Amino acid sequence: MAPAQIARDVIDRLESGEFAPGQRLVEADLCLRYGAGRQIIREALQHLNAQGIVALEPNRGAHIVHVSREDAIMTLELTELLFGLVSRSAARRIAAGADDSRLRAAIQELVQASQHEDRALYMRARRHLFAALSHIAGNAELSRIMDQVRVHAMRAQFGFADFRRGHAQELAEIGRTVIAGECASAEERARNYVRCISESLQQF
Amino acid sequence: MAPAQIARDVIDRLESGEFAPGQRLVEADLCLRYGAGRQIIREALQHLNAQGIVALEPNRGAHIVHVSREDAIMTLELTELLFGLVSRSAARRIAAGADDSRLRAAIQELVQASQHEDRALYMRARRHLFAALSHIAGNAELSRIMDQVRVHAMRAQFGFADFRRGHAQELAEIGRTVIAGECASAEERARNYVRCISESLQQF
DNA sequence: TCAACTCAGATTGTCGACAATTTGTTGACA
DNA sequence: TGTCAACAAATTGTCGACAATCTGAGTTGA
Repeated sequence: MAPAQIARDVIDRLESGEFAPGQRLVEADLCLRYGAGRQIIREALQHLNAQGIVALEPNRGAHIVHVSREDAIMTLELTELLFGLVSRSAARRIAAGADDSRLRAAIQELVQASQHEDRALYMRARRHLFAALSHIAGNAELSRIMDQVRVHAMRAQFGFADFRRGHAQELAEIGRTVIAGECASAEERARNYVRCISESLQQF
Repeated sequence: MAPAQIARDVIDRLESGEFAPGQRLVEADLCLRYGAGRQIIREALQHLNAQGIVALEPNRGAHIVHVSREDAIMTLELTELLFGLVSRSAARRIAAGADDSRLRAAIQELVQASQHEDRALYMRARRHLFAALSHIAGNAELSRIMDQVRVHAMRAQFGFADFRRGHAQELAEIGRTVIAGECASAEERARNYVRCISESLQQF
C-alpha cells in the first residue's frame, strides 16, 4: 500500500470516527495494520502532517490534532473564500472554452446520489464535484489547497451538516452556473452556500 | 541539518536563482551538498512536494515545478483573499484583547529594514510581519496555508515587485490598522495592497 | 511524604545495503 | 540506414539493524 493511500485511509477512518482527535499514531501499529514497512508509514505520516491533520513531535511521534470551535469557524471562512474563488475561476475558464464534461458528470453523479439516503455516496459525489471545479480552474496550487481545506472543513462537521440539510440541489445549481460561465454569479452562489451551512453549524 | 531546514534552504536558493524551474533534484547530490543521509533528503523533498514546489514522480525523482503566467495570476488572487482574511481575523482578535507585541516588533523591523536598500533584510522583515499576523489570527491551518501561498507568491515575483515599488510604508500602515482593531479597514487595505502589486506585475 | 535519581521498556531517528525501476548505449540484423 | 533487443549505468524504493531519545515505574535518601 502506497503512502498516499494510507494517508487517505487514515483520513477516512478519522471522518468515520474510528480515529479520534488526540489519538497517538504509533508507527509500529500502523505497520501491522497496513502491512507496510516503517519507511512507508513515515511518509504517510509526513503527508498527513503537511496537511495539518496530525502533529509530528520530534522523538515523540504523531498524534491527531484537535479542532477547536474557533478553528472550525475560521476554516469555514476560508472555505467560503476558496470555494468562491474556485467557482469563479472555473466559470471564467469555461466561458473561455474549457472542457466541462467532467463537471457535467460530477453534477449528474451528485443528483443521483442525493436521491438515495447514502451519506458515503453523497460525500464521494460531492468530492468529485469539488475536484472537477478545481481541475477546471486549472491551478495546481489552488487544487492542492482546496483539498487540504476540504478535509479540515469535513472535520468541522461541514459535510455532515450539508448532508442533513439536503443542499445537493443548490450544489448542483452552482455547478450549472459555472457551466453557464457566469463568473460573478457562480462566486456569489458558492460563497452563499458555504455561509448557509456555516450558520446552521454555529447554531449549536 | 534537519529536513525542514533543508527544504527552507532549497526555497531560498530557488528564490535567489541558484535553482531553476524544471531542474532535477537528485537525492545523492543533495546528500553531498547538505552532508545528510538520503532519509533526511527524502523527507525534505516530500516537504517541498507537499508545498507544491517540487514534483515527485515515482522512480523518476524530483524536479522543481514550473510556474506559468496563469499560475502566477491565480496565486496572486489567492494571496489577495488570504492576506485579507488574515488581516481581518488578526484585527478582530486584537480588538478582543489579543497580544499585539509581536506585530509591533515586526512593524518596527520592517520600517527599519526599508530604510536600508537591502533586499534580503526587507524580505525577512516582511516574512516576520506575515508570520505575526498569522500568529495573531490564531488558526494553525490558516497559518500553514498562508506560508505555502507566500512561497508561491514569491515565485511569481511578488516580493521582488514589492521591494522595487517601495511598499514598506503601506505594509506598515496595514499592520497599524490591524493593531487598531479595525477589521473591515484592515481587510480592505490588505487586499488593495496585494492588488496593486499584482497589477504592476501584470504590466509586463 | 516527597523530590530527585536510575534504569528498563517503548518509540522514534538514521544509516547502510540491496532490490526495483528507469534511461541511455551498444551492437546485431533485416 | 533504421529498428529492436540486451545490457550497463544511474537513480529511486524498501528493508533490517542499531543508535538516540523519551516515558514511566521503582528506588533511595532527606
